[in-house]
Amino acid sequence: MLRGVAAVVGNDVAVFELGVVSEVFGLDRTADGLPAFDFAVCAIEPPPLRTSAGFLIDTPYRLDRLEIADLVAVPAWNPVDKPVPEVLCQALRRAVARGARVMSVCSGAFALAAAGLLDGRRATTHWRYTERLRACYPAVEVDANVLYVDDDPVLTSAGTAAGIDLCLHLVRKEFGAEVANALARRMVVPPHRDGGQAQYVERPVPGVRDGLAPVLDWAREHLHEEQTVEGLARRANMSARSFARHFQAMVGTTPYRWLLDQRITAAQDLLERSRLPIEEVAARCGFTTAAAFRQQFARRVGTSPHRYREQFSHGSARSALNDRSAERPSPTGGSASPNRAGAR
DNA sequence: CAGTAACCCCGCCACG
DNA sequence: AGCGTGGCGGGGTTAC
Repeated sequence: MLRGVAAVVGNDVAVFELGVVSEVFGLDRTADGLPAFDFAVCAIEPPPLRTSAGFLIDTPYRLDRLEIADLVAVPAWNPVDKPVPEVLCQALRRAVARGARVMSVCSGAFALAAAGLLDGRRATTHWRYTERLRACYPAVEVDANVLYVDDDPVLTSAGTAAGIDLCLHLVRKEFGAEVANALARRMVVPPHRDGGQAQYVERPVPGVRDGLAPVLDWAREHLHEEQTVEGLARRANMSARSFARHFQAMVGTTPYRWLLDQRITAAQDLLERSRLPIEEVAARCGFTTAAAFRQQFARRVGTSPHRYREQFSHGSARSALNDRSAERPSPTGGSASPNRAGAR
């Protein structure tokens, strides 16, 4: 259940990070068939609050509002060594204790860490702060190399734009791929970037990049066929070794992992949209056996294909999503600029 | 669920 | 030297 969403802000709130959360959960898109959220920006100090950009924001909500949230988001915590008030720590711990989720964007992980919520968990933050987080909180298993970490009920994401990926991941998890894709389309962002993708993507060589993108597009359109990394490399006129290298630099993940990710995403879509038997879904998405499909699906989505379909296929949000949703615009990686992740 | 074959990936290094 | 390439080995993962 994901309905009540509370964003925690103090003075010097980072506007973009707050904006990310507000964009996903704070706008009423029910007219488009998207879910409604009960969104509240909750001030730690008495409002109005200063923002990092110099203007003021006002809000009627304070920390007591966290009590009724299904998701508490800490968009950022600047500066990272700013003391975290005990009332906030307690509120965050109580949220988790009663079954709510807690998430952070960028430096917001420091607030979660101060509350002890990251102890013994995997977590990430902006790459500029990962060393610092490790040093300040040794009990936290910091992963510097991912866009976000889902250690339900505690989720953390890397710098700013990765917050979008985490929010979409949450929406996908709660409402299914179709809703998440529709939301991504509304926001004009790539529908799905896997959490394991690297924060840092080196700037690709223009010539090589031009050669790689069409191959990715081609691969996506031929997911139902058996694909090998070797075959894709040949299509790109490269050796497997060079292909893998360029792929890593451009997309931020390895060819095979990317391929699996594409297949799973396509399968989620088919599961929601069709009544095709699991075997058929598996085949159409390029899995040679249903067993392999189930295994990969469970690993990546955390549930079985059948249960996933039960949960999402008769959803409430289909009405507005029927026409253009069959062709999805520029999915993960491909020609869409992949190197936003770590950018400040 | 276990065993094996195939495949992937990454460091290393030689080559142009 | 400086840079991209690509072959190789073995450690790891996936497929069946």
